[in-house]
Amino acid sequence: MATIRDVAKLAGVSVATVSRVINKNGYVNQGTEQKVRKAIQQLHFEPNAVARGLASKRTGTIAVILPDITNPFFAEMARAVEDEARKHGFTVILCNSDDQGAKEKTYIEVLKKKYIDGIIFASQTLGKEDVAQMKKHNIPLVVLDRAPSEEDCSIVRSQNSMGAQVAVRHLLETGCRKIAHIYGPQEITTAKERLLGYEHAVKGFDWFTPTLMVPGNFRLDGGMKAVELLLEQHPDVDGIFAGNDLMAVGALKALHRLGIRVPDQIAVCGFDGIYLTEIMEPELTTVAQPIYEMGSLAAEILIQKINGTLQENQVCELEVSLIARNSTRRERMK
Amino acid sequence: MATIRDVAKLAGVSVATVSRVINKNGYVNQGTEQKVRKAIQQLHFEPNAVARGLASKRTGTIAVILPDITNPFFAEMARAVEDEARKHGFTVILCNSDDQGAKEKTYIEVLKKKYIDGIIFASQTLGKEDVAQMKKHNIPLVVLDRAPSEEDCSIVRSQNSMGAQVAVRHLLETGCRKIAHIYGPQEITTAKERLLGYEHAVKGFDWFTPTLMVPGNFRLDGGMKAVELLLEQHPDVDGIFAGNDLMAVGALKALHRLGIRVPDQIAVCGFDGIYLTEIMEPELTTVAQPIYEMGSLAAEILIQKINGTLQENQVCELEVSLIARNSTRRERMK
DNA sequence: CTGAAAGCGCTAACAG
DNA sequence: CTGTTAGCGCTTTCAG
Repeated sequence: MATIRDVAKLAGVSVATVSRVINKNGYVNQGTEQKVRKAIQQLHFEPNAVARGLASKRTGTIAVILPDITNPFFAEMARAVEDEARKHGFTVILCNSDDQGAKEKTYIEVLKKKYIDGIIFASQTLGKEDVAQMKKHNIPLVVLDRAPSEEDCSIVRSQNSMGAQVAVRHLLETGCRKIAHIYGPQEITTAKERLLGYEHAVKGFDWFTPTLMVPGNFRLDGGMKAVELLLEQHPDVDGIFAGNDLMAVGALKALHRLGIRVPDQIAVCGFDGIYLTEIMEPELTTVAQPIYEMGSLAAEILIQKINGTLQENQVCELEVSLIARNSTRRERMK
Repeated sequence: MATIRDVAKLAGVSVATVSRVINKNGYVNQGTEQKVRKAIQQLHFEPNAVARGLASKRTGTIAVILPDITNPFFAEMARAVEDEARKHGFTVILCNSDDQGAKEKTYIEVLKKKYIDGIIFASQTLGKEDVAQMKKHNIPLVVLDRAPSEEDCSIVRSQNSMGAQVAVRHLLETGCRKIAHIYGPQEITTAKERLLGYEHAVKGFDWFTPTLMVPGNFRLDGGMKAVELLLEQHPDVDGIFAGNDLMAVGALKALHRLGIRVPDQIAVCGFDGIYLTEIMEPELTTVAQPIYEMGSLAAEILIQKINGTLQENQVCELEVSLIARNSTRRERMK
């Protein structure tokens, strides 16, 4: 555990000089630099990150706060964030919030104490106060996937309302004449936007009635329960657009248990594009977001902000794309 | 950003005293403690974790190194680790290694520099040198899921060989008379143990032949390819035991594409007990490990080691349990 | 281009 | 029970 002092001594220079060469800042004579590098090698010197953090207030660590890493959507995002972070020499702290404001706040407290360099927030919308506080403490923030566009921070999101409309249109095209929607928790922006998109797309049809919109929870079981509820009220539904893939998978499962054939009797379309959709039988049609790209873009923006390469807040809305698969491929279409 | 000095001044005591009350160590007079607490409140003082880390060499941070958070098995483990860590006031750094030794080593370097308090290793078996090095640097280590039992560190694992035998026996009981095995990468201990367990269970049968053991990669696509390969050589196979659930899912998928009915024509059994097995159609029989428990146990042991509550290395082998589902429920059994 | 020196904010002997 | 005082190992002015 050699220290910078040992290196300085061995190289016959001051610690300041050593610091300059390891940080590549300030002018250092070529010769001196060589001496220093040699000393570093000889002593197997590795700068101590904690000491560095204390002195510079930068720790090379970012945090990603998400609802639950067990959710494949967030796992993929987290993976992207970590990959991008590593590329830039940053390390990632994982925080599962379960969408509980309390946990989120606790984390933010802890992270501040740890001199975290920045935060990627993919959990429930954080309040304006939080954003303001982060800003005051001068800790960069980028919000991922779930954020109203008015917040004062960088945002990476995708076209939710539009995607929902695309989904509905697709279901109509495959021949559906009564399409229901399973929506996610309305505190979550994306869920709300998708619901709005659905409403917008269907409100002109005479078959539309508000009870075609049934609540879910963005989880598998929510999708299952929603289907049961839905079919009680509307046994004649022939298309379901779920607010996310997890619920679509749940719906598929429930339909299967009820002995209802997909897509013949009911077509199903999800939203997100997680890999699960490809695994299911039938494979699930979905409105795919570029999940990995969203994660790495968020990390990239964050790191640029940290490095000061980027000043203004970015608001990126990425494109979604419909991936048509067997869960909406009707007999008649073949 | 009040510092401990500000608090000391306001409370009219020394920084040492303040340090004592925030760390709850050493004796402090009740009255003084009250004064200090009051000062802390007034100033909204929050001890700086980095400074603390530098002075004490403990950062309240642990790392979990795993192959890929995108793999549901590891996501669940990571979740468990994080939950347990948070309970104890620790924070978790996420490291995806892709089972590449190089990445693992790089991480270990970085983590050392950051004064990480301990590491949970769920990635490819790390070499004895690594373990020794960790030990030298006095950084606690617990190896999760994938480790030979001879290493000099704490280990949390489950009964792989036994589980494999249970799987084979189960397949036999459901009426299979020619059972194949798709095994995982042999560098990975668990894969090897399961293969051995399979061999042990089947070697007495006259139908057994080595080509019934086909290689996979512990991933979905590996399971799919393995099935194709297998059926070319052994069209009469009527049972498949996959080395993990992901490959079992892949196998299911491939069989479905080939128009082979599961379980009627071929029964399939996986290993791990990830939630995916419940989602599939048919639901997948699997030898379940207590994944979450493994993660939290590992974290618990690690934290005890960090806190000095625990000295000796623990080697925990947890029980597996067969969960029989429709992928092995044969016609004849109904 | 280089060095001296003052911290960063806290912990932990050691003395009292 | 409490205060003094060294550091922890590095960064960063400020002179030179």
